[in-house]
Amino acid sequence: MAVRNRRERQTALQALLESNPFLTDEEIAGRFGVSVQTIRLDRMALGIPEVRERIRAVAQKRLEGPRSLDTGELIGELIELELDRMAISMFEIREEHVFSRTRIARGHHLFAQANSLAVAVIDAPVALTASAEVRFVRPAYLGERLVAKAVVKQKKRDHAQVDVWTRSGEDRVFEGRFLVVQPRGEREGVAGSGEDSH
Amino acid sequence: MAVRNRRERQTALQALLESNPFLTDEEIAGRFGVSVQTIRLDRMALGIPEVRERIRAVAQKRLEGPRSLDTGELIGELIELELDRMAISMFEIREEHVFSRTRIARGHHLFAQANSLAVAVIDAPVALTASAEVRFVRPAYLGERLVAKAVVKQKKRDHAQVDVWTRSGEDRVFEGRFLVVQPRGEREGVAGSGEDSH
DNA sequence: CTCTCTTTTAGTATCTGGTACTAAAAGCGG
DNA sequence: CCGCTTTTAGTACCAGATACTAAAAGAGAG
Repeated sequence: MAVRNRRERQTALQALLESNPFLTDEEIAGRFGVSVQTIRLDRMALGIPEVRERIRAVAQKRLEGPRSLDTGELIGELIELELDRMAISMFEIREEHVFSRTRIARGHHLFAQANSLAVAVIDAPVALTASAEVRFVRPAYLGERLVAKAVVKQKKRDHAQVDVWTRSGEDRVFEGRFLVVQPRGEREGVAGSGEDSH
Repeated sequence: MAVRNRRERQTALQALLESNPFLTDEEIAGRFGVSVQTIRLDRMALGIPEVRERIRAVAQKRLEGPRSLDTGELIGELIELELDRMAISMFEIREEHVFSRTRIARGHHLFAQANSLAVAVIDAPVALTASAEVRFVRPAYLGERLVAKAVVKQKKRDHAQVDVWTRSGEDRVFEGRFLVVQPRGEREGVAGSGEDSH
C-alpha cells in the first residue's frame, strides 16, 4: 500500500482493520511506513478501538451467534459438583438440538449431557466412558430445561459406575448407567497425589 | 458453586471458562473465593491460557467460519443407505471432539454418530431412540475417520432394533444396540414406504 | 527566506492483565 | 511435632495500549 497523505492512510487503515482486526499499532505502522504515534492519532480520529477491543468484539459476536456450546468438556452448565459423589448440570434444548419436524430433541444430546457429567464427576485426571445403558423415558421438547443428576454408585481403583437421571421439571426424561474407567498409568496428573475430599 | 478442594475447583474452572472465556483471573478468584495466584496455578496445571489468548482463540474460530456439521440430522457423512436394512456413515474426529489433554474423542460423539445413523436408517417419518446399550471398545483419537455401520435386526410395526458397529480402519472402536420407536399415529408420512436401496 | 499552521514523531507516565519467579504462610496427615 | 501439599503474597518484567507534552518536519503565504 503506497500511501501518500493522511487521508489516504486513514481510508486504507479503516479497510485494513475491517478485514484484519488482529493487527497491533506497531504492525500497522510498519505496513504504512509511519510511526506508531501516527497510527494512534489516526485511530483516535476514526474512533477505532485498540486491538484487544477489536478482537473482543469479534469474539463477542461469535458467542452471540450460532451458540455451539456443545463443543466443550461439559454439555450444559455445571450446577453442583462433589467429586466422586454427585454432580448436577442443566441443559436447555434449543433449535439446533431438535428434529425440526417434531421439535423433539435428538437422543444423543441427552446422552451427551449425561455422559459428560458422568465423566466430570470422577475425581481423576483422565476418565473415559467404557460402556453405557440408557433409556429415553419420554421425549424432551424444544425449550425444556433438562436437569441431570449424576451419582457415583461404586468406585474402584480403575473404574466407577455412575448413574444419571435427567428430569424436566417433575418428569423423568432420561436415565442411564455409565461405566467410567481411568486408563492404567494415568492415575495422577499434575502435582502431588490428591486423595482429597471428605 | 461451593467448591471445597483443588480438584473440584479445577473441574469447575474448566467448565466455567468454556462457557465464559472472557473472565479475568481476578474475576474468577472472586467467584471461587480464592486468591488470584491460586487461579493462576490452576490455569497452569490445566494448560488454560490467559484471558486475552482465550478471547483471541474464540475470535479466530469465528473468522475461520462455523463449519460445525454436528448440528444437522446426521452426525457425520452418509456413505450408504438402504432404508430398514442398513446404513453407513463416516465421521472424522477433529479438535472440537476430543479431550485436549489426551486427544481422545469424547464418548458422546461416537454415540451421536451411531444414534443418528440408527434413527436415519428407519423408514418412518418420525423415529426416536427409546433405549441403547453401548460399548466403547477402544479410545478413538484425533484425526481418525470412524466408519459406522448400522444394521436393522428386527422391525415390528412400531419399533425396531438397530445394531451399530464403528470401526477405525481395521479396529473395532464402538458398538451399540439401539431400540428405535415410531410414535403411535405417526406411521406414514411422505410417499410410499421405501424398498429402494442404493 | 521567514513566519505560521498542519502533520508527524518522540518521549514519559500510567493502566490492564498477565508471565515468571521466590518465598512465606496455612492446612493436613501421620 | 514434622513433612508435604496447597495457598497466598510479593517482586520484576512484558505487551499493547491510553493520555499527555513537546519537539521536529513540511508546506504554503507573503
